[in-house]
Amino acid sequence: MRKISTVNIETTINSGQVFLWNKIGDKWIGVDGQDIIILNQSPFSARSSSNGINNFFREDDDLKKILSNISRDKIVARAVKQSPGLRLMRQDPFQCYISFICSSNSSIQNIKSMLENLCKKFGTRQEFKGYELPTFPKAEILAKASMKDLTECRLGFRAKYVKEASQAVDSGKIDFAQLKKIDYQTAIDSLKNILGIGNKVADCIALFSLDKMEAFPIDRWTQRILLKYYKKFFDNVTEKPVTEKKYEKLHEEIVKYFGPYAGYAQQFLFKMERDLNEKKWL
DNA sequence: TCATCACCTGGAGA
DNA sequence: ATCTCCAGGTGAT
Repeated sequence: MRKISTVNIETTINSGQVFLWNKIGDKWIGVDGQDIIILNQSPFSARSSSNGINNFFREDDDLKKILSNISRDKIVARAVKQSPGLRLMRQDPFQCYISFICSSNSSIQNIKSMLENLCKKFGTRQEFKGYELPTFPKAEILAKASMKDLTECRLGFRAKYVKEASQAVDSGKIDFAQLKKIDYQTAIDSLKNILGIGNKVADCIALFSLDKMEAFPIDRWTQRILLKYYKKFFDNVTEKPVTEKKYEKLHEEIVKYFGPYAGYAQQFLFKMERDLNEKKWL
């Protein structure tokens, strides 16, 4: 029986889940939907402008059980041991959805810049404990945004995706509350009907905002990890780009191997490999 | 079902 | 200076 470490804020923010966070002094200030959140490591505190910060770090998960469940080999065990304070975050679904639509074929700094631009142009300025910043735009606002305004946010070819995706939410075609209730595969299929959302982006949205812990986003880094440590375990992993069908087959193998909390395993593995390559996030 | 290719943009390296 | 390549993929042939 192992003692579970407390949340490590910096580790968690720098693990590839979120973009709109900045360290100011010894605090982390971030945007989550219509909330501004202030995080302090020591003494630990998490305050939200709307007092709606419930289980932002998934405190309701049985972490002890999950960590023991995913530690099926030395690789994951090492990854967990290396970043015991790493947590999955429960993000605002709409922000998460737009964030990862923007992430396609882009770089961290670029993605962050796009999202900041969206907040500045379409968000609502809010003040909280002496910090003032714009929150994330609401779906109805982005749904009505002009292509000119969206393009000015430097979204590039993603401008159209963001608009259509926002319209889908505004019209109710995409209903996050509903997606949270239904099973993983049905939620993924629904998300993939949206232009700009493929398997990887759908998995990110599902894992980081829809409580789908069997989601296991496979990006370039994950692919490298699988190739490096798990080549023998999975038939469908190659160095070639992951096509849609390959992705689905690979995901099946992955869930069979890592189990229902595969998403947690992905997060620890991802963090381990990023650190190994000295890649920073925010 | 699979292989190619283009794609906005910004930064890094040749 | 200019070019090429790449970055947490996806969509269209």
